[in-house]
Amino acid sequence: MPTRARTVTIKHVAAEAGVSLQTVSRVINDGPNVRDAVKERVREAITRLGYVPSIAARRMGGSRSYLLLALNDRDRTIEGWRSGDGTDWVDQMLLGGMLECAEHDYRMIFELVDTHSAHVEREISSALSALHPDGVILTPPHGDNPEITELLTSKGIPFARIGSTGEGPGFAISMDDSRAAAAATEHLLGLGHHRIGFITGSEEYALSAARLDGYRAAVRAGGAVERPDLVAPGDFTFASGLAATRRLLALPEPPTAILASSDQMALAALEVARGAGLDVPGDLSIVSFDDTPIVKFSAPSLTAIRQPIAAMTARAAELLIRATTGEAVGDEPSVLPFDLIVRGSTAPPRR
Amino acid sequence: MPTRARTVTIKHVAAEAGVSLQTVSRVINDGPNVRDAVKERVREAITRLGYVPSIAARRMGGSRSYLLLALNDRDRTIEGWRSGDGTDWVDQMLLGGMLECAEHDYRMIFELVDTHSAHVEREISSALSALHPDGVILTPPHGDNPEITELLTSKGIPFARIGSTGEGPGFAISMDDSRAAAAATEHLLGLGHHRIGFITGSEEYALSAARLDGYRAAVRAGGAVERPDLVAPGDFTFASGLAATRRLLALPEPPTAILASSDQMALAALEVARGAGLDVPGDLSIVSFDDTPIVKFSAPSLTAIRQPIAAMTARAAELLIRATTGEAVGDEPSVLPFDLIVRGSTAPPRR
DNA sequence: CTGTTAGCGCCTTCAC
DNA sequence: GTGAAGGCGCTAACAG
Repeated sequence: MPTRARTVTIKHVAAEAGVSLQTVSRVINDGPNVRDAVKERVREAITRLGYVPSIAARRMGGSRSYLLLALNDRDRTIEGWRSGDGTDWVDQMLLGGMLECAEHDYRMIFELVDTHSAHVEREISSALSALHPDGVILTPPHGDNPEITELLTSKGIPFARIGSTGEGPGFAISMDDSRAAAAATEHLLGLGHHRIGFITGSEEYALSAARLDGYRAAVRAGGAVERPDLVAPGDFTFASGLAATRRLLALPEPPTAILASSDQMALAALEVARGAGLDVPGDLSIVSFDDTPIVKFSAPSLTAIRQPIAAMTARAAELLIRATTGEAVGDEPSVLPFDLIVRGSTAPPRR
Repeated sequence: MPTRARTVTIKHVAAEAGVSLQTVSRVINDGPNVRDAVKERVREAITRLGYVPSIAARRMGGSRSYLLLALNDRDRTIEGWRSGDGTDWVDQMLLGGMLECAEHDYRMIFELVDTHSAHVEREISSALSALHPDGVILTPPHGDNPEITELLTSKGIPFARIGSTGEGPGFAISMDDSRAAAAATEHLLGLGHHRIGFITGSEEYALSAARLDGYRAAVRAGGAVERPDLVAPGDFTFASGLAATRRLLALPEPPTAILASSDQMALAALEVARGAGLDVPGDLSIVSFDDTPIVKFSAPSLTAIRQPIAAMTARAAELLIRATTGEAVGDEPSVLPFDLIVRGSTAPPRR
């Protein structure tokens, strides 16, 4: 009968290195007060035995949990997955978050929470009680939900708000949505457009207002037409994009370019334009506010603002881990750079 | 000064319900030997206090960890995320796996592992030691890597192999790749094609062989042309798809239809065809073997086999959880249904 | 610098 | 049916 493959614990390492259990603990936690020689001996024992501390036991010991919890909006996320519309928000989050966590020997656990639900608080409390994460990453619109931020604050759990710029507690991490919208608008102005339509995002997202502001500022600065009816309300969805675009194109003097606050709405604009017999970009230029995979594959492919989702999530993870480690971390908002990717959907207006 | 928001533990619940700590444990674990009245009382206390057991403490107590570990291929996954080519494998996995886990009060932790690396074993051992998951979900090609399956087996950790059909240990969960390839081929035969090209997947994946078999069987059964040069090697990548397609189209008697083992290769086939001045589907029909978002947005959109990734992952999670619970679970391979989605890239051949 | 002593929150085993 | 010990692997606090 083969030897039972028992788990290697700190005790085994201690015995192997001929030191106390506590010394081993000090070594793996980079604690002070261990002679280099001993440290070395312990390290060798660790390698030899292939010892890896149990995350659960570590937590129990009263230290960190080495876990970060990332919270996304349930409905929107599941809807995105179900529809298979190619949004890669989650992938980019994982890319940035997981890799950063891995660097620090942390794990990121991804979870879905319904912002609107009456029991947001209960849902999140449960997750916190069960997991005891060292930090929480909030993505839009959670970062702007006071129920959530207050809960976290009261529990004393560090958190980061992605896509959220408000002052408040927690690390605010965003790209400059206002500047991005302005940059997109300037791109259109530079091409010679004067009537530029704008489709807003859901009001629930703070960044929607920021984008609108940026658009307005650029329009004004560029001396283009400022008219309220050039701004049509949307909520990021394809359907809302259809409605908004129809509305814009039905104006007596319709815009020659449209800036949409999401990829789905931009795609919708493209569809409406096509249905109306308009050539894109000849008759109508379109700019998308997400550079998700699909906008590269539409015909024409869309000029788009690219959000640094991976970078924002990585930053969030980094800040949270540093905060937990006790490192001094400034709480100035992090504003990460965006990209304007010019593709085939924008060109000078015909008239 | 506000009351310090201490964590609610099983002790508090016990006190609140006026029972022993142990009785509470019995209730939350559906243990036997608790009077309904008491059980009720405890449940109420739990609700009132908002108690949720700590996953870490549970593990330490010697029971389950309520964690499932999902292992993906590192390079391929990161490459997919970086390129933003719209593959939604990971999303579909999360959709199926996380939701199923949530049902059972489990968590799925997603991790990347390099199959080729010399230290696969070490990497995985570390993750296991740190997390102590109750089960592991292996995605291609990990499920076919004996180093990994043997390690898991020797450690006695239940695991599921997605996209893997081999006998071996662990739950085999797959779609019928062979049947799917046959179905796609039959679809083309039905349209009147006689020379059907096939681009294989990487040999490292067991399913690549299965697909080839299905194609061959259907070609033979359909009385179509069986020729070795109608089969071109690929490795799932766009680049390999370009090469394979050029090779097929350069044949003296080129195929009138191509079945590609991945979306990227199908897209590559489309590009080569276009570059060669061929009309798709007029001159060349193309079928993709992944129904990722982008193949819906190509022009024309691609007819494709849709893998039930979410369903497979959900099944994996379910089986693993049941196995841990001690429920009897058969170990017959699970074969889940696929779909053939007919779109604009397939039509009868012109000649 | 290093070892010893208490727990962390829960579950298992054994009494009652 | 229920409760009382004991310990899981680790770390914090305190000795030496």
